[in-house]
Amino acid sequence: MKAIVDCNSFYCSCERLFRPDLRQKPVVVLSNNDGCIVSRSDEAKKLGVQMAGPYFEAKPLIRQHDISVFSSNYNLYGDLSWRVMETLRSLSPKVEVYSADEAFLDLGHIAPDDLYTTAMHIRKTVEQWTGIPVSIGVAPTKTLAKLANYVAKKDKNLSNCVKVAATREEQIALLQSTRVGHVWGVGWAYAEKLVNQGITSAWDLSLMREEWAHRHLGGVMGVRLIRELNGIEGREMVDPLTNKRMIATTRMFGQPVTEIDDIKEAVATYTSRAAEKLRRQHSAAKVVSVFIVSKEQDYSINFRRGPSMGSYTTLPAATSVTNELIKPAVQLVDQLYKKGNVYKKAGVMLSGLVPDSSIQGNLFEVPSRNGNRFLMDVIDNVNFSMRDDVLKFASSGTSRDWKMRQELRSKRFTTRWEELFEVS
DNA sequence: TCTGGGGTCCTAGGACCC
DNA sequence: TCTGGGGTCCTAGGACCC
Repeated sequence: MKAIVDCNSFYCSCERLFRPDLRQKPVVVLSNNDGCIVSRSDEAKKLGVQMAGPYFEAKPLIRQHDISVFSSNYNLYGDLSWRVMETLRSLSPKVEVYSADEAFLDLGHIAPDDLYTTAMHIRKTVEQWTGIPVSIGVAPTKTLAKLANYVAKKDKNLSNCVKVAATREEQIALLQSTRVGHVWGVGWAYAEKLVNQGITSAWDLSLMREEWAHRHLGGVMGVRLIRELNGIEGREMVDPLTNKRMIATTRMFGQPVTEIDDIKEAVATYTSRAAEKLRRQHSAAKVVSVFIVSKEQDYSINFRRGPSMGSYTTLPAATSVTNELIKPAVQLVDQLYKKGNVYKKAGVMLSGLVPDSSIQGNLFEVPSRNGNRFLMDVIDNVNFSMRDDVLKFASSGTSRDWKMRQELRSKRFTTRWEELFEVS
């Protein structure tokens, strides 16, 4: 059996933790740059605030109902996420952290009759130790567990935020009561296709043949999906030590940018950030990609899609040293930038990742490498202990016209001394 | 005019997730 | 006026190899 533990309205719950006056009140949290709404409390959902909708569109509704609004505070959410995951690790031998607010647990060692009490115990412990409310779905496969969790969340009073679907009868009831679009792995495009063919419930989908799924739902992924719905495992637990295969840092600018130097500063800064993530997982990158998005590019159709102005460089040898990555990244900006264009976004991606212990030596390389790695360690240590970019490369600049807007951010209560929560 | 079989690697792009 | 950021996996098709 697998469990999915999912924090309820995670970012909103984090904000409320330090604002008890906002319990039972409508709260929303905005994306970077205060662009759109990425988390809503139940109260805000009931008032009709749409997920991922633009902030400016929701503003009238927000004012009308006096909904509390926060810019995203990733220092706070990151720290609380870590606390939740540590709690789960103390409660279960096998935990796979799936995202900041979700984790899969292997409950294979729990007797079927004890699943519900175990899940309730986990839910209560997490809430008591961290202050974050969670919902839990339990079933033989990850996809069914997600489905159970979806149902548990829909009516929290009825379910106590826990839903166990251990028997086939329970699973069938679950499948029959859920629309196909809510199945994990069925997105917007597939849902439309399926409904057009008369496949409207998760149950309908589970009855489809594997050959059919292979043809219509993305090959082997579709086959796995059907199997998972029928209780046959197609997605196993992922080893928590698995490294990422790609690392990206991308941002909208706080305001449109026209000068190439500003873009280079932004790209250098993003590269530093990406390189830190790279070193944290002890990897080195062989490929550096950069993209810039101009203001004119139409976001209305494909606005979450990749950029159209991108290019990449393959390095002679994989590296995790920031300045060795910044240099090619900034050169790519020279290639991509067109004078006269107004830009609104840029991004850096590192791929071709290898373990940094296995970096191939280069015969012609200057022997400064060890010194560089040492320098990187020092920078990472200082920046981490200060929880800020105290040390950075000059190419990252100091002006930062392009820096993002965060006008409504709460304090970093748990990671900064000077912002600690005060009780008077 | 005739024109194999089998394989690998790479990239672009589509779909999905939170 | 104002629409996030960071990932995953898979497939098709081209280049290239023997």
